[in-house]
Amino acid sequence: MTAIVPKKASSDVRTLAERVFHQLQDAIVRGELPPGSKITEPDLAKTYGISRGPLREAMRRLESHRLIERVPHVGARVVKLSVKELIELFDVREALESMAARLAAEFMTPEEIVGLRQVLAVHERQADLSKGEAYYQREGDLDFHYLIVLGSHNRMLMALLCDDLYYLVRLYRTQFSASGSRPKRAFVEHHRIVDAIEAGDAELAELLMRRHVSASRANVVDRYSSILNQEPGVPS
Amino acid sequence: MTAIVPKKASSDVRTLAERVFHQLQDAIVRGELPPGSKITEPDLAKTYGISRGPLREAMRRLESHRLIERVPHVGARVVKLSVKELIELFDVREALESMAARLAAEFMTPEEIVGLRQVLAVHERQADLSKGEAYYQREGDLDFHYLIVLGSHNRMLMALLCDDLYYLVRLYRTQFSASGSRPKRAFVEHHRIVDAIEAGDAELAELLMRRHVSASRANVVDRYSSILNQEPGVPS
DNA sequence: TTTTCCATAATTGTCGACAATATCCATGAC
DNA sequence: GTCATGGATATTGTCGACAATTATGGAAAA
Repeated sequence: MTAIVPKKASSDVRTLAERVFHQLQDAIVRGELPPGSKITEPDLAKTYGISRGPLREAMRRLESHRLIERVPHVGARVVKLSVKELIELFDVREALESMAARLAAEFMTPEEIVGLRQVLAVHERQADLSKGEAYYQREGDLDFHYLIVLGSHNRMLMALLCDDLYYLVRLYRTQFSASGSRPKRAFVEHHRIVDAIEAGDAELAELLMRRHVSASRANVVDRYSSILNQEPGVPS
Repeated sequence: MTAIVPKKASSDVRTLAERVFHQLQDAIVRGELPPGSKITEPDLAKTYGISRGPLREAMRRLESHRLIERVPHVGARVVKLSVKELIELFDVREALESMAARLAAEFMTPEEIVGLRQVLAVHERQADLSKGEAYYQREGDLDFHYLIVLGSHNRMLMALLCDDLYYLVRLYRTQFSASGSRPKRAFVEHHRIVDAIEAGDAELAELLMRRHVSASRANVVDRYSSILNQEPGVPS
């Protein structure tokens, strides 16, 4: 785990339910719990050494974060992203992140912008060092987007993007084993976005971020368009 | 409750936790549980005649929908929107709803567009009949936005807007006792948006929706800007 | 052989009790 | 009079057991 952006340490969790929530969240995003696999409460409770009470609370949270899907009286399974849902995710990201970039251009402090530049530097250095080692690249990519969202100073945006959508993005990357693609273009785009933010040009920052996410989306689309018609909607 | 758009009937709930969740959701949005009031589990459990187990699950869901705020080992209280959070809410709405309008212009079916026109007609008739009776007006306003989100055919957008943000909007209207303002302008804007959607002009629909939400936001800002500096952020 | 039905088993939903933590109030020191 | 300290009280967190619902497997009928 690249720790450029401080992820919430698992030590400051005050309750069992919270701890097990983060553990399960990690396990799902890292692919240890395979997508589509069934989650049975007694099993997990034994695995983590807790009772079903806190476990159920953790599962409720996972459900509201869209990492598992539950059916009353039936059970829960790890979410399995379809290409259609993937496109939906990118559309929502495009809307929210372009807004974040706009607000970041307005409200980001000089110190925060310095932090952004540092992330970009690390990002680039890693790209030079380990060509093809796409994992860190991708994590670095998320760090970049993460910092911009923080720079928006909008807590609701932070919650939506950092707590929910970015975990889905990570999950997508493991499920589709999507190693970093189009890295060079992304580098350039990242720099341009920071330039706009530093110049306080909100409209430009918004536009560039929008294009940036849209390009990723297009990249995904023509990569998986062949398997777009795999699973139908829920039968009536 | 104006039932133009079918709200999920409270009958098809399969579990106690789910039913009590919807009951509490309603109670909070309608202002029966005052903002900032403490929620104690034993009290509520007695009130609704259930045990603390399902009640806690309902509260977890309320928390993830941002209707209550919980602190471990301390308790939960009904969310109390500050003006700052209100502005945040409008910024997020602007981002998501403009995207919804864009997608609606692309994917909305003719039948769905007919439904939109009908809502506008009802909307206008009510405005003629009961001038000043702003409540129905406002509900009609939400119905309008609701249908456009459905027309986006993006389930993630639907979940975010219809299940989360729109309840916060309702809550804001009761908390700030915000009766309908600038109704005439809103009418015109609504019609223009539907025109753009019907014409399949995605860019225009997006732009108009963006302006529409932004205008509401501006309206709110200069209405409550005087009390903007009321509560500080969380103390370290 | 295939289908239907029922009994069994497993899983989820709910409950009440106990343990851990925080809040509150009275008491005492400065 | 004000502030710190300690114990009593209340609330939250956790647990194990029971009830309700669903999935499973085999037996009987077509």
